[in-house]
Amino acid sequence: MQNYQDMLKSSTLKSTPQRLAILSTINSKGHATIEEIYSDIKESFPSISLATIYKNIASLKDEQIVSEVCNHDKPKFEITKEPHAHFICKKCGEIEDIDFSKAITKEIDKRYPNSYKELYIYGLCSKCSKYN
Amino acid sequence: MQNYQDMLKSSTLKSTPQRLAILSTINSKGHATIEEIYSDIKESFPSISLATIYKNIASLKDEQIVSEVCNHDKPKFEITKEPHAHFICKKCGEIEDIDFSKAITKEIDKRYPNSYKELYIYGLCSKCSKYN
DNA sequence: TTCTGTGCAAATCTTTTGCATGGCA
DNA sequence: TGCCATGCAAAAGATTTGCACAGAA
Repeated sequence: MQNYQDMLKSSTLKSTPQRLAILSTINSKGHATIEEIYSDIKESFPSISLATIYKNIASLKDEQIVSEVCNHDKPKFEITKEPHAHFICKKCGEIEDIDFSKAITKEIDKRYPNSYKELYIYGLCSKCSKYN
Repeated sequence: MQNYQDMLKSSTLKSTPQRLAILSTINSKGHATIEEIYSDIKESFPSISLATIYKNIASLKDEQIVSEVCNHDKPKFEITKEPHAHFICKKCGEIEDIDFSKAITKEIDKRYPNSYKELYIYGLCSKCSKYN
């Protein structure tokens, strides 16, 4: 895996401290909302503007460097990786990446070739199910 | 299948002309955004307010009479039915209901019992793929 | 110098809330 | 009468836009 600087350079986007900060925040959280990214970066980078986050998330999505995860709530963003499924906790909203099983992937590809798939599984995460 | 009036009566919600109109609009479109529901109903019901649509969609969701379909864009709503997957056209945004295969359902239930699943498949719908 | 990216402020859109009114049990 | 639902208007929140400035190629 290349580093973020290289990923940006091989896209149409320039590498800037703000963009690197956005990517590293998303990476360290796994999945983050705009607001989370903003407040996280603001600590080490007080002058950053919310508009910069919005603009950059839009361009990073265009370049497919980050992807949006749809969770019926605030959209969250992740670094684009191999297609995978998401387990979303319906209590706390935490998102975990899980693997598509081969069976599922094959099944879908057979019926819908050339399609992009997203699978969401909603349940209680291990933390939340402890208190239930 | 019972009619909407009965569905409402067996919930905590009263049956009102506005609610019936919302349900029948969603039903006839299959999947509709707030804006689509609003402008559709406004024709036959000019005095209806957007706030009424928002409030009712929220309560109808609480009662699980309608469900939200996550499509990375404007949320769309459908009448709640058996769990099923969605095919979303990445060009025009149209949503089609498709069946979960038994294989997929079983596979997921084995690994994630008591979970609710959503499967989205993104591709080009038949209309859009004609012009591609 | 030129171009892209940034940050601020304003503008726009979307959604929610408060409140007075209306209608039904 | 007592509720709940509606519609309006205002408020709040989220996102986008315009513009001037800064920094890197």
